Amino acid sequence: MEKKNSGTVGVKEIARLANVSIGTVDRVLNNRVGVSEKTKAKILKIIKELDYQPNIFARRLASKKKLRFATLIPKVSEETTYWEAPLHGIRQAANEIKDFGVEVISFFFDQNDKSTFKDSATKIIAGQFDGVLMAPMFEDESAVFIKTCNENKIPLVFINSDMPGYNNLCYIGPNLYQSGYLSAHIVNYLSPADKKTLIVNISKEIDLHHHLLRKEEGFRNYFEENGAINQISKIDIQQTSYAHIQQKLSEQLSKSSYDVVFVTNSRVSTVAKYFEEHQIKGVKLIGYDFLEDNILHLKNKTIDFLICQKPQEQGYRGVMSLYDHLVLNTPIEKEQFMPIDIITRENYQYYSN
Amino acid sequence: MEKKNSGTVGVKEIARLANVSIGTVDRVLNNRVGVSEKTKAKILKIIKELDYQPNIFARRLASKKKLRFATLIPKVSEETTYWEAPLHGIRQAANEIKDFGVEVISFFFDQNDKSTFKDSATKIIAGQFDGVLMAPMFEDESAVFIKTCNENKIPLVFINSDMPGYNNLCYIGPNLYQSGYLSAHIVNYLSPADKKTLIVNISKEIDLHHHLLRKEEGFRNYFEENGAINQISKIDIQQTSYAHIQQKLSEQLSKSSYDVVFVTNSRVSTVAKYFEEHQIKGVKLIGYDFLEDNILHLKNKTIDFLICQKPQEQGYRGVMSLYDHLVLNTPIEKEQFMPIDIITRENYQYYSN
DNA sequence: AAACATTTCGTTAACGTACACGATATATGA
DNA sequence: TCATATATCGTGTACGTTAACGAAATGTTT
Repeated sequence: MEKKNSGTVGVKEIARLANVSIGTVDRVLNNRVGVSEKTKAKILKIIKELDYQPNIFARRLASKKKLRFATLIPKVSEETTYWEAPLHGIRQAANEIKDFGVEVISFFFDQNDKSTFKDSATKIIAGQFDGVLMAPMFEDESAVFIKTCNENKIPLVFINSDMPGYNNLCYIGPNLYQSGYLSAHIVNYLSPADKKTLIVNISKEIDLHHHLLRKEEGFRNYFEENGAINQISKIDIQQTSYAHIQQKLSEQLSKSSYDVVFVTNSRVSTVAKYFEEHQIKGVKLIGYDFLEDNILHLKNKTIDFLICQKPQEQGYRGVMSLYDHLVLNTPIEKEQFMPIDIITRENYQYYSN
Repeated sequence: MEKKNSGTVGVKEIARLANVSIGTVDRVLNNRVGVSEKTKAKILKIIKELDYQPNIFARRLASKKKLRFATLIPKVSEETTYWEAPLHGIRQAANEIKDFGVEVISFFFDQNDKSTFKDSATKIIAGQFDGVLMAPMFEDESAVFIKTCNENKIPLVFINSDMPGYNNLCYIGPNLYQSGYLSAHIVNYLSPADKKTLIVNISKEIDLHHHLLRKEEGFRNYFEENGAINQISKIDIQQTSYAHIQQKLSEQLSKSSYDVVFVTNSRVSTVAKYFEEHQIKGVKLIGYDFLEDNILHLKNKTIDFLICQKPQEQGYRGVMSLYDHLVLNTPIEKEQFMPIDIITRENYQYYSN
């Protein structure tokens, strides 16, 4: 009858209904100490009944609480600019939530130097952060770091590559197997019907190599499952210098000629460079990632397709997941697979990372 | 000396520096009447010097001002469920900004009945809204509506299809020409090298037909510009019933056989249905939009590729643009082209509209 | 110059929450 | 029993902005 709450219910209304002061209501809301179990239950009941939603504006205005997130990803190197995009996404998210009292600090490591990973990890532990986003590239080192975070009850999100079996808040990144599978499908559409395909893995660190194998697996399985006739060769290149890649490719291509070359990561631009310098034409080239170098060769028509998985959004959603979890208390999806985008020279200009 | 402002500057600090009260500062901030030009200039100068950013939380807490947006898009019909997605995006945005005091009300019209468009438009004008999002499908009727909005200084955003030459806040949607061009590129990759292609336009209203022609133009121009040999036929179907489409397709396919069929809109599922019922195999089929029916045929392997342009995001970004403009005062990009996404049976499960 | 209208400006109470502080009530110890 | 510690709770102020209200200054009309 006398329900005259003018649209919004607040602590005041709750306090009135529970015959307590707003201070007490505030205590149970922020589950602080100093309130008896009995009244706590009573207030909780009313809160649930009213479906009370705290006013985030009033909360932010009155609160001086601050959260601090750390991010740990590879630094952008001369070898690849891939990690610019996730960093950009991280910064974008950081900018959006800085008014809500959270500060994001970025740490980096060298993909070719595990010790730099450990150094940054140590700094993060010492820094007493409230949440961490990381790219778990080195298995052993990451495992140690994850364990420490778990002990300190620091929520962790993984981006770009997963580490199944560990206790993390969520994973945001590609489904590697499926992206290889898709690549195979595209290859399958390319003429001629009976193709000779070369898979090229270029990666120095053995830990990273691991991910490439998942893509290769998806790639091969497509042809098996679809009974398509196809001859697949493969070459592993464990030195990332152009000279070395050049030599390896020359060796391989002297043995046989191919209709399609599938490079399992963003290093595809190096292969494209080789093709151009050696005047190799008519070979379809497929690779990964929306990088400036790659796009250049896409325009050149040396590269035919690029697969991309929204690296920027990975960074963005990664810190947003921490925010949603820690501030908004919303449930987080454990595995967030990125779309598998196909980039050609007709649609790259509209692509958003 | 007594500068004790802890980090943030607010109206209080501005008022102190300008030797006025916070009330006066508030007046110039919200450019209300009742303040002399002289003091207004003085305050404005200080605001600029301090690079004052109002606290959005305090603002929202104290303000009871409300904004109202109207959206005007086709209703979802039995013919096509395409417009579910934009509506979903609109609702998502509405939900995100409702705490910021903006209410979004959706109006609809029937794509096959211009009078319903006029009815809804009239209601919107009568409703005194602060911003409008619309899909300007009917040229003449839209022009009238746009004119009225302009006179009332109501910002307008267009989604899904543009009306160049009119005064709108922004356009959010596909670049139709380019998406046709991309489709042609995909077709060009499909074996055999010398293909016979059929373009299928299915649309009742002549106004809508217009958009399909842009895609067709892009499609044709690809082959011209790239000097690829290709025989392109075309068929216009102006009745959307299955019986009629079936008849038209049968006529066309009896005259000649084709390697590739390109349907210029989401009606591609109807053609797929025809293919299945008539046991037509080996014809590559390309069409538009991530609709349940289409995906079904994609899985069936009847449809080979779908082009999609993030309809949900169009709705989302549409109302967000109004919000950014009206509330945050941020500059808005006039033309926001959506990415041109390629959907296959390998990546559809990860697609986000 | 009185009376009134208008412009310009200051004061103050909200908005809903956080949190320090102080006030009770209850439990514990001697 | 009294005193002291502890658990429980209420009060008040602050956060930065909005907007209603009214005061003061200025302008206008007789």
